[in-house]
Amino acid sequence: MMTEKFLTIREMCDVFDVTARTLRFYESKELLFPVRQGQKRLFTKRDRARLKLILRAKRFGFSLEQVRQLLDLYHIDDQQQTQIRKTYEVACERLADMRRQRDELDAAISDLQEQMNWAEKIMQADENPKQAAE
Amino acid sequence: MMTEKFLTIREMCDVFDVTARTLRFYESKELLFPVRQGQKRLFTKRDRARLKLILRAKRFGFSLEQVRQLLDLYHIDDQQQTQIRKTYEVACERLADMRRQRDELDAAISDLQEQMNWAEKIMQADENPKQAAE
DNA sequence: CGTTCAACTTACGTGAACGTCAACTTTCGT
DNA sequence: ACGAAAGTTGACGTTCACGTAAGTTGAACG
Repeated sequence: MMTEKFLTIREMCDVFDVTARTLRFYESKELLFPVRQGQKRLFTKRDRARLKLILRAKRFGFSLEQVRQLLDLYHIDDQQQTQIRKTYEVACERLADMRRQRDELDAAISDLQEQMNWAEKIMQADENPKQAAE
Repeated sequence: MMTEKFLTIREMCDVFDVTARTLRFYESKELLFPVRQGQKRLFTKRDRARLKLILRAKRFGFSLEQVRQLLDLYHIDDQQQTQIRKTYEVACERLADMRRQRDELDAAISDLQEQMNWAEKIMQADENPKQAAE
C-alpha cells in the first residue's frame, strides 16, 4: 500500500528512542532534513536511514560534525560530480579510522576476555576453598 | 638497570599525547593514582597501562565513568574477593556491549566500503566520458 | 642568593550535545 | 465550537571533559 512514507516527530521518537529535542537539534545541525507540512516536520525514509547511521556512529565515539561528514558520503548522488573525489578521500580516511578502531576493539575484547577467564578461575577456587573458613 | 620505574607528568604528556590538565583531571576522577614525591606526581607502570586503556576506551565512545568501571575489572587482585562476582557480571555486560559494537562497526565498514566501490565506478566513468565536453 | 622553571592548587571558562520551560499555533475528537 | 493533545520556536540550563589563567611552591642553576 506504500503507506507511511513519512513519520511524524513522535513516531520517530518511538522508533529510534530519541527525544523530539534531539531530532530538532539534529535538523538544526543539518544532519536531518525533514520536509514540512505546514510547520510540522515529516521525516522521510532518507531521514530514517540517516538517523540510524547517526546513532550508530555516535556509539563509535564520532562527534556530530564527523557524522555530518560521514553522512555526506551517502548522498553523493545528490551532489555535483565535482565534489566526489574530495568526498572520496575523506571517506578513505574515515574507513581507515574505522578499521583501526575495529582492530583496537578486537584487542580490547581479547584482553577483557582473558581477564575474565582468569577471574573465573579465581571464583572457582573461591567456591572450592582449601581452607573453609566459617 | 630497572631505571625509570616512574614517569613525571611531563613525560606522560609526551608519551601519550595528552595535557597535564587531563592527567590531573583523570586523577581527580580516580582513573589514575600517581604516587607523590613531595607534591609532585609520579606515574607508575600501572598508571600507564590504565591510561592506555582509558584513551582506547574513549575512542569507542565510553564515558569516563564507564571507563572507570572498566578499569576496576583490571585490578581485581587489589580488591576483596567479595566484589569479584559483581565485578564479573559488570564485565560480562561490557564485553557483550563491545562485541555488539564490533559487529555494528563491521557492518558500517562494509556499508562504507560498498559505497566507495560504487563511487569508484562513478569516478572511472568520469575519467572516460562518453561525451567529452569542452 | 636570587631567579628561573616545572609542577602544583584553585577556580572560572568553554564547546558539544542535548534537557527543560514558556509561550504560541494547529489539529483532532466529541 | 472548543478544549485537550501534539507540534512549533526561542531561550536559558545542565553535564561532561577538559581549557585556561592566576597565584603558590619547590628544586635547580649560574
